[in-house]
Amino acid sequence: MQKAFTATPTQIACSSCNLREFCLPADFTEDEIRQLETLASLKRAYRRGDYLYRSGSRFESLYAIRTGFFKTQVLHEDGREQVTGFQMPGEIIGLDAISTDIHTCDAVALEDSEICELPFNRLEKLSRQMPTLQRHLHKIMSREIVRDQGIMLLLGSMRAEERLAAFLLNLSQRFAARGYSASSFRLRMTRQEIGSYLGMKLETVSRTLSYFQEKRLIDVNNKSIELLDMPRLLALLGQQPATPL
Amino acid sequence: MQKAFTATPTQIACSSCNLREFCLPADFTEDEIRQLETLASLKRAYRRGDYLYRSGSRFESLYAIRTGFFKTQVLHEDGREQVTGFQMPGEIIGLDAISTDIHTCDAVALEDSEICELPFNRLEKLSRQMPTLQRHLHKIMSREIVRDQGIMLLLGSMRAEERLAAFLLNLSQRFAARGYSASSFRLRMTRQEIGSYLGMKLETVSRTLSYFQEKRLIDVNNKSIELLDMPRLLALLGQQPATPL
DNA sequence: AATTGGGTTTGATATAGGTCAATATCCGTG
DNA sequence: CACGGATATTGACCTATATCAAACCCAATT
Repeated sequence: MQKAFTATPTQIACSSCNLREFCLPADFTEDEIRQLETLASLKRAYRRGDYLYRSGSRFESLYAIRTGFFKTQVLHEDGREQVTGFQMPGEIIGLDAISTDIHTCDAVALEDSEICELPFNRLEKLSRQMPTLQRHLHKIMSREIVRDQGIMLLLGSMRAEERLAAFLLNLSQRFAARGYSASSFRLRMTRQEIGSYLGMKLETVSRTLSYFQEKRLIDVNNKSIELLDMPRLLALLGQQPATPL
Repeated sequence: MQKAFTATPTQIACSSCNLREFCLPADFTEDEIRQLETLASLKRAYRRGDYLYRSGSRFESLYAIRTGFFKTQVLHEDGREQVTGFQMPGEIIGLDAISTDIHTCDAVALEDSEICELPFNRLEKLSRQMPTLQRHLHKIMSREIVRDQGIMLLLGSMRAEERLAAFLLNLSQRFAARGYSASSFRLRMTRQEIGSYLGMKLETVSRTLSYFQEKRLIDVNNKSIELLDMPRLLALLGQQPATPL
């Protein structure tokens, strides 16, 4: 269970959030970046376990993750919580809420993290004058749709082994996209959280990881993972289209 | 298996697509609607089994469904096909492709249908001058995200019975929103397609429907369904939040 | 260094749902 | 109207994963 309160994050006046480096494609001009950075006025620090936002709270902003790791989750009324995603640096979080103005899930820091707040109404306004931004916003949203549908496919038609292989390869790819090692990384989440995300029990996650290890596909030691044989991991999925999970 | 070709749809000059009635919230002015209808210049008719678009094809437009029923599906390389959604009149289809410019799934008519084509780049352009439209577009996309995440929750944590109950109630709700009966409707899809969507085998769908019938929760006769006891169906889900599937 | 508690691994057993197979029913077509 | 292929139902059996339980590991704290 997570802490029951949301800490007030440290707010830091943010002269430059360095958005280009983290979240923007190359086709923005310097001037456009500058305008965006004026808008993205807040940089905030969160501690492990802090809530970035909560289900039911009013939607105000999107958040660009600068450092750290988050998970999003929904709480079912019976108390079970289900993870709907993991977010890493360079990714945008908060898209769930635009249609309703109310967040539909919690976002929780899995480790100490820094984010950059992007007030959505200002983003909307700016994007009217800036087609590049408009396009980018649409892409981000559509990408989230594709990601979610990728998980639907995963959950709907794959077995535990395949799901976990897909998950590891997806993490690998996202780490690589951020300049980290593709083959060796630390899991920030528990077996429980992985299982919740992939629709299986933590024991099954653990067993399957052990099985992968035994088969020399990966080397796993608690939270640290090394992918030893990506081709065979990929083969496990039957060459699924590489959907971004 | 579906037909292997995409029929050329009948194109009809469309003076009024009657968008308000089908897809727009009340806060559009008459003038705004007029502008939108100019843009939505094409009305097209599709026959059962026709493809509206295909995975891999270039993304050009969103489509507002006027009449009929569609499914979206992805084909896995091994030939299996998995349904990712069902779309009914008044709903928008084609959102999967904005981020990539390439469709990520097929859209197939489950019965003879009419759609209204909305060229996306014109939509983007218009939405820069029309904040109402911009907002609406964002809402539509975000709603799709919420829908997909609803299915993730379904697939990740619910059993066959619960999934099917959720599915039936969701259809019911969407029919009701369109002015049709909430308690009595025709399924346009096969057991196979339902199963594919809900991540279970057609036999399980059939068995579960029979079980619901036996328990007097529904009356089912092939494709026609009557919901006899919505409260108990709802109870089956343990009062899940009513996510739009 | 010892203690403690959350996280993880591993084993034994139970079960939901998958698989295979046999009818049965529906619907379009000649 | 009869035929044939697609769709649906039902049954018997099997397997992947859930469940329950015990031990183990490790990191933080005293």
